Amino acid sequence: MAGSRHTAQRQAIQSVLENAEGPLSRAEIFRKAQRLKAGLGQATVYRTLKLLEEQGKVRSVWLERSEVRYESADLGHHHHFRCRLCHRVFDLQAAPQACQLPGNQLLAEAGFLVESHQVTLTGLCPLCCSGRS
Amino acid sequence: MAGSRHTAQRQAIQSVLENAEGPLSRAEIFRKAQRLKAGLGQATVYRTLKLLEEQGKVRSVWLERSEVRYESADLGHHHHFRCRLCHRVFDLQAAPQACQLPGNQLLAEAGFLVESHQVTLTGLCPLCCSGRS
DNA sequence: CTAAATGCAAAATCTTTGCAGCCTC
DNA sequence: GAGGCTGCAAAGATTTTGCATTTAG
Repeated sequence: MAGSRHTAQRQAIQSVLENAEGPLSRAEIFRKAQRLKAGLGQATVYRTLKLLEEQGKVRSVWLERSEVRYESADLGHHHHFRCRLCHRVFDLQAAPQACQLPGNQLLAEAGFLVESHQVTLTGLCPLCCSGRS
Repeated sequence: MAGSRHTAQRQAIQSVLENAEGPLSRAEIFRKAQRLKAGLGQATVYRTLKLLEEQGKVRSVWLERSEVRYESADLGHHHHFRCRLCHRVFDLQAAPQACQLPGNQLLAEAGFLVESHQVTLTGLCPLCCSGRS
């Protein structure tokens, strides 16, 4: 990783991710970051997200059909809840020791080395659950 | 669901999914289904997968950056393990009662209705784990 | 027969890349 | 200054769509 310069564009994108309520799509990141840095180009968003992901500063998660979302790696481990109706995505704070997923023991015996995991719940959020249309 | 005719193309695609070892990418489905039905077109695969998913006969899962994979819904609930090196995807059979994910109780109290969930483990499969480079 | 389903190819999207100028370090 | 970064626009991929034709029911 020869150089990694500090530019206004990267600053804007990182800032957007750090202040997000949940993982954001590329389009959302582009829109929000453009408000922080006028003239920001799409290509820069693609390039920067790829870079940040390689540097481990950003994680990508896959919550719905062909849509990648990104989140700051600073957030620590957590799971996601996605509302089937309004499509909003919520971060769920999980107690670290709560992540003893079933089967880990068996997997280890079978020779698998589990390094990380991703859990996504789907259903209805409080708003959609009560105020149903 | 007005009509849903039984055609050789759909039969081929469903057959491929039912006999899969793990979730398949669109390209894999296309390739395999073409062997069962010569002349099958890409567009038909797109249209059929979308239809089957809406009918609940097929599920889609998101295991890596911008790649959707599909699996037959007949397989029942299970989780996935994806190898970081060889990228193979394994189905993990989970005991139903083992899927009491932590936090469900809290979520219910907060007004969330959890309908389904997806768990993906990542790491090294037995082969990549032993024969490490 | 009738209308759903298909294949083809064009259209619409989405993502990556080449390049000249700009801006950190 | 030198080389990484950026925006732009062109090039590449990927996915969807229009339409004439085929085919299940």
